Amino acid sequence: MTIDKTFDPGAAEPRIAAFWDAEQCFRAGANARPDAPGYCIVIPPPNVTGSLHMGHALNNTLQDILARWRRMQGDDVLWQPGQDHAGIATQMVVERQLARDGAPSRRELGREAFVARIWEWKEQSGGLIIEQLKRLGASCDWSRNRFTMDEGLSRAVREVFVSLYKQGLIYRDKRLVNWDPHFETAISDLEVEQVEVRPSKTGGKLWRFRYPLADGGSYRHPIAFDEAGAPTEFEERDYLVVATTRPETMLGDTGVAVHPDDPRYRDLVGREAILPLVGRRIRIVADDYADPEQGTGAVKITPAHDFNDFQVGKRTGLGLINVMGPKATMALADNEAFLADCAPEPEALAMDGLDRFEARLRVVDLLSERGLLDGIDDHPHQVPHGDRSKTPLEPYLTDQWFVDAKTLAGPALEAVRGGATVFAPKNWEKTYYQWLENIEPWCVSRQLWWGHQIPVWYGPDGAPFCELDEAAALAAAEAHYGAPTALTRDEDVLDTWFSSALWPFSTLGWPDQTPELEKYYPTAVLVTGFDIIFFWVARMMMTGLHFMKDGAGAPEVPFRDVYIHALVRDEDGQKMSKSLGNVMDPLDMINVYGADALRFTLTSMAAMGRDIKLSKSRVEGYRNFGTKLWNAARFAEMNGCARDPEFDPGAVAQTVNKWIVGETARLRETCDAALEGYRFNEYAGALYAHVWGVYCDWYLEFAKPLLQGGDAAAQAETRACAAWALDQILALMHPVSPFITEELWRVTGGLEQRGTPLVHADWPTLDAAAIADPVADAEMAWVVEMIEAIRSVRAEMNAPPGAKVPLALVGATEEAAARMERNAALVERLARLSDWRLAEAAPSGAITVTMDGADLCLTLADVIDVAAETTRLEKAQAKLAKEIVGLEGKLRNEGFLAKAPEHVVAEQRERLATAQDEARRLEAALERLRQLRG
RNA sequence: GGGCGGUUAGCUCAGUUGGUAGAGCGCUUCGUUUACACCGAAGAUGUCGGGGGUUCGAGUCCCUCACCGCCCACCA
Repeated sequence: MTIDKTFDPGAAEPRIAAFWDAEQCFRAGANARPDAPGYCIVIPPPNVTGSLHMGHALNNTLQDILARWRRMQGDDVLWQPGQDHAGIATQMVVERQLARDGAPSRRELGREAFVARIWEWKEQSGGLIIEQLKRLGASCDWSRNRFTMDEGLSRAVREVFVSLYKQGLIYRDKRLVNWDPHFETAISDLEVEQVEVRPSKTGGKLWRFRYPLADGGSYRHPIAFDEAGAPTEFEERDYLVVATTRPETMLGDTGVAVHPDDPRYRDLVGREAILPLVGRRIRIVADDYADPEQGTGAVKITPAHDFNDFQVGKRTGLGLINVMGPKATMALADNEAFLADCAPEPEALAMDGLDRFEARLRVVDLLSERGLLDGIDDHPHQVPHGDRSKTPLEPYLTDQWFVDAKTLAGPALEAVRGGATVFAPKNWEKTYYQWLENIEPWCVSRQLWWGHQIPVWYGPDGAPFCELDEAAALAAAEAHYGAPTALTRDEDVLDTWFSSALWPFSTLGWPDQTPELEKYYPTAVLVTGFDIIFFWVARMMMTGLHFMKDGAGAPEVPFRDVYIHALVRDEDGQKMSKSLGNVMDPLDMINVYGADALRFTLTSMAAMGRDIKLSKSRVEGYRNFGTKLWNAARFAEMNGCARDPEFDPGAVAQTVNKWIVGETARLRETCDAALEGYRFNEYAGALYAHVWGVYCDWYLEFAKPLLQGGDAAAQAETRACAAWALDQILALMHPVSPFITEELWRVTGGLEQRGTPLVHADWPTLDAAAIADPVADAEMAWVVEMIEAIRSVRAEMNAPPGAKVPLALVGATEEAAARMERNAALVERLARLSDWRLAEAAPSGAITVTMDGADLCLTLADVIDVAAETTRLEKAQAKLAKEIVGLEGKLRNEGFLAKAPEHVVAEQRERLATAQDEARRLEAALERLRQLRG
């Protein structure tokens, strides 16, 4: 006995992982057939700061299944691993670490030293996730691991930036951007998160202010209306009421807008109001943006601090006055724009340097003191927050770099519309279209230090020189200025997603024309969650199509398929997050149940639309499944079922063996079809049903008499067949459960004998149509049905489980008799029969179970319990009668007969005939009971 | 406001050309038959969210309503 009593994943899995690693089993091209097609998957690069979470576990399990499956099929598989430098996240981690250690802060260190510090951190801690992925079993080609900031990828980033710049697809512009005051950087639209703000002291309210009209003017404001909505009463006002959720921005107001058709304010358009506290004269303008239904219908316009106001200002010629600094504190004292043409009150000027939320309260207080606070209403509303900082964002006027996403989006849309890239499930294509069709310029500059510094240098007059390196920039400057000129480099770095967008080709060596690019681009499939379709998938499509060309020079997509999987949540459907404390650590699961169990669980749940609610009991169930397989292998070994290299599944003689060969072939087809269609749950489900429900529950049980019996030929065949069927299972299951299958492969065969580890074994290619035997299949289905019927009635009639009972087959057809004859040994064993015989009539005292081809008459006790047996038969009869009524109704229906496909009608007829026959025999059995009683 | 998804057994969810409702876990009863108690056998539980329609036939297609969720854009 070489198989241990139990499989200990905690010990075995790391050992096997180390074996694969040492043998370099995952190297690109390993196990590839000669001239094999390339099959490439690029990993969604986890953050270097990251550690494996459930989302990674799911994502990488699915990729690993595809990689292992294709590798076993002989494709030249490259699963390209790597990590992302994760600009903000990483900078945050190291800054926090500095603070914790009491070390000099980022600013104290200075840029160079700080970046050096991050690299140091990366070398020490950045490899964690790789080890965790290996623990999960990920079969990445680790020898090709890449990092978004390594030399080659940085070069690709510069190349892309410079060429997009030179094509006019990257440009610098001064405009309002989403500004994160915590990190003091611009962020892209995608990094904005809307957060509901409930009424509190500082927010979630609508404050109404009175802005006095300039030059002592006044107007008639309607205060009562008739049924038709026409004003009936007016009051004379020397002020205009505006409403705002952000009082502090009023300091930067440059106008008030009303709707051109709003009768209330028609007379005010073109006049001026005096901005309280500041004393600035501001124009009252007409603009469609003002919604008469919202607030008071008159809206204060702060072009420098609101995206809509910015547009209104542009349309109506109102100026911009920025009243805040990068930390979102008020910037008033030396603010020329703010101070121009007005005389702010000292209390207003005193707000200089105040945090925006303190300033908000202060403005309200001051206006209230001056009698200009018209009222306050609760007003819960959405406020944009930074997705990383969780801080309310400021629309902020700065110079930033933008990618002309609109232009790049065209080919990206076309590629999916035309089917060059296909989403699975298909419905995500709509999401993709919707976003790309409405895409805005992508703000790619970040005011951070950790990342790819923008390859732009400025001359003394601010002229930009965008080149691949400083030398080229200097040369360009010299040409431009006519003399050598000193340049200063743009301080900003690029959005992390800029380098991620190049991942499918930068990792393959681009901009060099490498053999890898030739072999593996376009990649086969991208596997990812729907949350980064915009962040990542769409952008890879844009850059891939722009920079990569096929042999004919046509744009080439980065991947042929995009498989979008669900998000993993906790048992209650909550998103797992550290702050909620509901994080289920995949490594904990792996340590307790094994990586295979976790992988199998995630795979079997991969179909779920958008969420996977993971629970421990599920993982435990699939761990048990692994144990089941393990024990089956032990059983096989105990019974001398050793692999026979000469075994030919097409040449078996025993019916059970013919049957399991067919079942195995069908399993193989189901697995392939499921994987081809990315129906991972179906793949896992098929394996589970086959291993447990077919191989263990029935085949091994059927095999027992043959394995122990006297027929040497049958015994030898069954031994070889059982071992063969197990090998097929190991191979088919390896992609999802690589560890236990590799281990069983080793202990049941020995690597020397098998010649290759399972990871490189050939994927089964059995053709069910050619090899399955319908006669054997029908016979074994009949045997199963009979055994189940007998077991069921034994339990129902409370026959002692251990007791062996005699069976009489009454009225058996020739076929039924022959089937029973052939399978008597295993039926007797599994149904616990003492003996069996064919009979003309039911033995007295026997109970009757009807089945296709015969009545099964069992003598369960010395004396039959007539009442109980009558009840049982009547119940069966009632059920059958109901079925017959339904079938007869259907077959009487002209429409059904005329329009239903022939095979369906035939099936119904046959079902009816069977039911009627069974009903007759049930009636006969009942009649016998009546005579017995009577 | 625009888009997408969900509503099936106590719980979590499968169910791909429309043709007699499934799995895991849980539950009930029984069980040391020489792989497995991380097991085996038997069993219970569903008006497939409501309503309407198409069809010989609808969990599956169409319309509609209700509730839940997500994404995008916004409401001073």
